[in-house]
Amino acid sequence: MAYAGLNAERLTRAGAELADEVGFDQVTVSELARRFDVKVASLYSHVKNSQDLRTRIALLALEELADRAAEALAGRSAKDALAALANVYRDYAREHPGRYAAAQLRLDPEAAAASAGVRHARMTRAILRGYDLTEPDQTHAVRLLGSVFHGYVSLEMGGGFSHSAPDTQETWSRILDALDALLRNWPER
Amino acid sequence: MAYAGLNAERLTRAGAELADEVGFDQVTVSELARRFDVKVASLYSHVKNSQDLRTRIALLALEELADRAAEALAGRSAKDALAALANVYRDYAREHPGRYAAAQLRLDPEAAAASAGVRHARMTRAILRGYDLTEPDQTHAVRLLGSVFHGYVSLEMGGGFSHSAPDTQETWSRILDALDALLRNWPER
DNA sequence: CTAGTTTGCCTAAAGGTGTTAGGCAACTGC
DNA sequence: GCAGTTGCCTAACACCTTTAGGCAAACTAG
Repeated sequence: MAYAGLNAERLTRAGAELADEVGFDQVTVSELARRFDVKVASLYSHVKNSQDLRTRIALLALEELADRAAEALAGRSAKDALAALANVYRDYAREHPGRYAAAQLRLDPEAAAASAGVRHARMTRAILRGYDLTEPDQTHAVRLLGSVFHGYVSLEMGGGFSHSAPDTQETWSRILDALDALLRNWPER
Repeated sequence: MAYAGLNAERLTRAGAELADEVGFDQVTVSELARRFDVKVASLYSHVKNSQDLRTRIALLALEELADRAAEALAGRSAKDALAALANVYRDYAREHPGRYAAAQLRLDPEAAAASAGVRHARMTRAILRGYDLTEPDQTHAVRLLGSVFHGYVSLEMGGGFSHSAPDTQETWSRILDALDALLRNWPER
């Protein structure tokens, strides 16, 4: 068979698309090979193994997400920034469910430290500059925001809110209001 | 081989233990057969297929979790109840990570409606009786609590908070304080 | 108590995924 | 043009899933 022009980056991108189509845990080296019209073993020159492929997809998703977040945060502060960041996560998860799932992959510490995960943490912290929080409350608040964003998005995507009445969009916006109010009025110990 | 005394319930329980040991997505019919010292095909008389087994484990986890929650909520209200329910989720996830992951499995609508998931929703709503919220804010608040609990627990288990300074226990308790404050002072539209 | 039925686990087999080892042909640099 | 490298291939093995059909133990009825 002729040269298919495989390389780690193309495989990762195709893997990300595959994840969005069939779900991250259905991403398989075999299916990827099929899409490139290439034998399975050929992929192993470019990617260490299945786990390596998944990790690359996860890192890609984290990067994309961080890029979107950085752009959304530019020029905004306080509640404006809070809503912008929150919407980046939610919209990304809706547009790219497989990639979003990938971004949740547990990375080993070194990989995590080198990933865009640290940018995410920094950006969340940056939002809090618009509120009057000092350490360690700032860290507590960062963790709260991360929990709410991730928790809400993952429950909404999982259909957890689908059978009940009020619009999820309405809930989302009320939750952002509530978080804003909470951060402006953070309870002291 | 002699009778091993297999049935769906024993398989489900063993599957749940296996999940806690090796992770929910590593739960395999083959490994389960090995543990019962039985051939793989034998399991298929008791369980429809691998997906069916996973679903049963998920339902078991949801039940266990709901039972714990019900017990924890008895006789408590307001912040006391809030913290009790939150701790049930967190503790369960720590004691039974595989089961907790299983509880997150996406169920088809009929299965979900018949599951203990509805008890969870009711209990979360019950907590809000201790606060002064009317519909639709009550539903928004239910969703917020679900998001925070699930989001925090899943980030903490995934190691998302492990490389930073303040104790996660401290953060957890401050987040519960913050949620209590927020519910007591829910922002009107 | 025995004959028929059911139950419970088995063997066999086929298909899919993951992974490694080794081969051959096309491209690259000198 | 030749040597080395690159890029994809075939072959083979291990493991998981699932279905089909068999056999013997255990139950049930008369």
